[in-house]
Formats: sequence, structure tokens, C-alpha cells
Amino acid sequence: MTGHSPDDKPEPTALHLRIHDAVRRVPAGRVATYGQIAKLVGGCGPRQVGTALARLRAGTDVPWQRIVNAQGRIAARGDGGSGTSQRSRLQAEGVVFDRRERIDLSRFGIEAEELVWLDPGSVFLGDED
DNA sequence: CTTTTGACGCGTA
DNA sequence: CTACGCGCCAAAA
Repeated sequence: MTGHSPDDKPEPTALHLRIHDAVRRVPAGRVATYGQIAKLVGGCGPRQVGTALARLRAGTDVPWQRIVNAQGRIAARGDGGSGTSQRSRLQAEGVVFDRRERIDLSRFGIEAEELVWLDPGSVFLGDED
């Protein structure tokens, strides 16, 4: 082996790892926008968040499903296959979609300040009031 | 090295 | 409400 790896699945960059960590902070039943994650990570734009999630592989521990666009809608992938799986997973977590497949960010969205206080892996297991 | 693409955001018409 | 364009930043070709 030459040492170089023509792997079809190259490892994510440090920036991507940082984005993944930020996404892990989003608790179940809640959603965050690409811009929020980008701002939380800092030094990158919303596009980088999408790219980082796109490079994720199946079985990842990153709750990528909780990341939606600023419109509260599931971002369309270039693959053409809309986030069908994403929508299903979000509903399973209690996230409700309106008739236009839109999520009320006022209700399920999370504030950037909230993410700062939350720790990665801290899942809301019935913290409801 | 340059150019194009991309799971976006936001202002404006 | 929809449609269009520009900006943003990085990874991939």
C-alpha cells in the first residue's frame, strides 16, 4: 500500500468535526437552523454546515436531522431525494410540520444562547415543566 | 494554482 | 405569497 488512501469516505476536517459537535448540542424534539450552527461554531457560514452534514455517513452520532433552514423547512439536497427520512425522524421526536411542510421555529426552534448552555449529549429526557 | 459547486441566508422586486 | 440575485466560506474537481 502506498499509504495514500483512495477511500471513498475521507475523514472530515477539523472544521467539520467542530460543526458536528455543535449539532450534537441540539436536543431531541428541537431544531436549529444552519445559520445558528454556523454562528455557534463561528468562522464559517451556513453553507459549511450543510456541507459538513452532507459529508456525514450513515450511522453517525450527529443528529443532522435537527438542522433545517431559516424557513423552518427541510433543506433540499442536490441528490433530489428530499429529506424524507429527516422529516420522519423529526416527527418521531415530536416535531410538528404544518400543512406546508414547515416547522414553527417559534416553538421547536432553539435560541443560540440556549445552545451555549446545553452540553453535547445532554438530551431532554422529560425535562418538561 | 483556478474554477465550480454546495443539505444557506437575506434583501429586494 | 413567489421569484431573483448576491453574499458567504470551504471542499472538491
